Amino acid sequence: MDVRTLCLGALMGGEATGYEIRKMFEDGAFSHFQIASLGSIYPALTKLTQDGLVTFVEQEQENRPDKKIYRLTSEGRQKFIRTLLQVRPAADRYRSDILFTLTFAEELPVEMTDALIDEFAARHEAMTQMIDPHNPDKPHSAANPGRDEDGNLKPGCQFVAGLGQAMCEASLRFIRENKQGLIDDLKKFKANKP
Amino acid sequence: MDVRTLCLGALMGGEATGYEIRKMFEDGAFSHFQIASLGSIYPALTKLTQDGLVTFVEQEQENRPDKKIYRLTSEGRQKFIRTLLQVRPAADRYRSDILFTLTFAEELPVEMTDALIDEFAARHEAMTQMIDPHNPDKPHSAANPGRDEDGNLKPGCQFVAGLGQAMCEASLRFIRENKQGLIDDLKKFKANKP
DNA sequence: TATTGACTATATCAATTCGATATATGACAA
DNA sequence: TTGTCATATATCGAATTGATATAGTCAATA
Repeated sequence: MDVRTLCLGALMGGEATGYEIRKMFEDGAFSHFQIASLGSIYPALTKLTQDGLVTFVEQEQENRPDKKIYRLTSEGRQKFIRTLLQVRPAADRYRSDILFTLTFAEELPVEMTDALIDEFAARHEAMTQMIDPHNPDKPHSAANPGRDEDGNLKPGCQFVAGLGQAMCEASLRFIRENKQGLIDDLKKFKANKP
Repeated sequence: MDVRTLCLGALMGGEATGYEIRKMFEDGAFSHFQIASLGSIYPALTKLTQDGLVTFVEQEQENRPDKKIYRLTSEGRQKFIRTLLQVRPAADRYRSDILFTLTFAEELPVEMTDALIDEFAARHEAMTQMIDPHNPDKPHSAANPGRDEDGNLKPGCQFVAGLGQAMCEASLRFIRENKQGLIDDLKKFKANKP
């Protein structure tokens, strides 16, 4: 799924700027299962505008650069839905430098392994907070769409959020239950092989 | 973490061809938390050879193209460990077209949502099989390193495999417990909004 | 029996995407 | 005062993907 399609999806929740779309993938609604950087979002929006799938209005701001507020056209909306129906979704891919590094724990100081696991846990802790739709910290902003007129989370979004939380919680639980065992094993390993 | 570093890591488990390295990321030991394609692996190995971090011997094969069997040099090994110690691991990133699509479940036929969830489950089911170090199906090949001389899985690898399995199992459990609820919600939603 | 697809194996390349940087301004903290 | 963070758009080199080419074996299937 290319960035153009992701941008169309981001605009399904209403109008947004390029900067806000990036936030959806960085901090917001889509952040735990999709990625897109500014360097790909801006060119994608330009292309989508040329193709008539989105339009924008320029809004002046006091002492700030102008905003371009993008909105789906009806063709854009149709195109997006058609893409979802037609395109075979690519395989999921998870990428973790921390887990890759931990694979070589025997070669590293035990303190580093300890710190890496703590960092992994901290990041996943933060992610559960971010995913949680009931989190009051989370501003009801353009970066968090997926709600209907009454402010209720749509069923699809709720399911995906729940799934994300379940996975985060499982990894945190696994760490609670297995971290110390690994550290002990590594210490034994290092004692045997100086 | 760039592909060159990933290739060095892949060769920490012993010698391998470019094709076998790809398998480690596609099917094998690293497949559930790192990605690298052939189009990046071959150039990376060429560069690493130029820099003296790996060497290779060419092996003729009957009725097949020659193999290039790569092996870490001692500089390569040192460089890899030093990189692990120095480089700040990038943030984890998970990318799932299926979950992105499910976010828009209201716009899709209920049967499609149903099928997407089943596909997600099937893929994660397959992944738990693949991760499982005790899986007897898994050939004890170059694509599955991470074992010591006695064939025991190294503690770091075991921890990472366990974590991967815990996450897969959690997502499968969530689907078992919540799929029907989502389908029912969607049917209600569609009945109200024709 | 022919052909289709899958597996082993290396290699290249266009298209896509990332990550860093530039520009501009305000706010807030050290 | 200096630094850094947030808003906002934009560009660009470098890295990476994904498709394709080449070439032979093997198994299944129509």
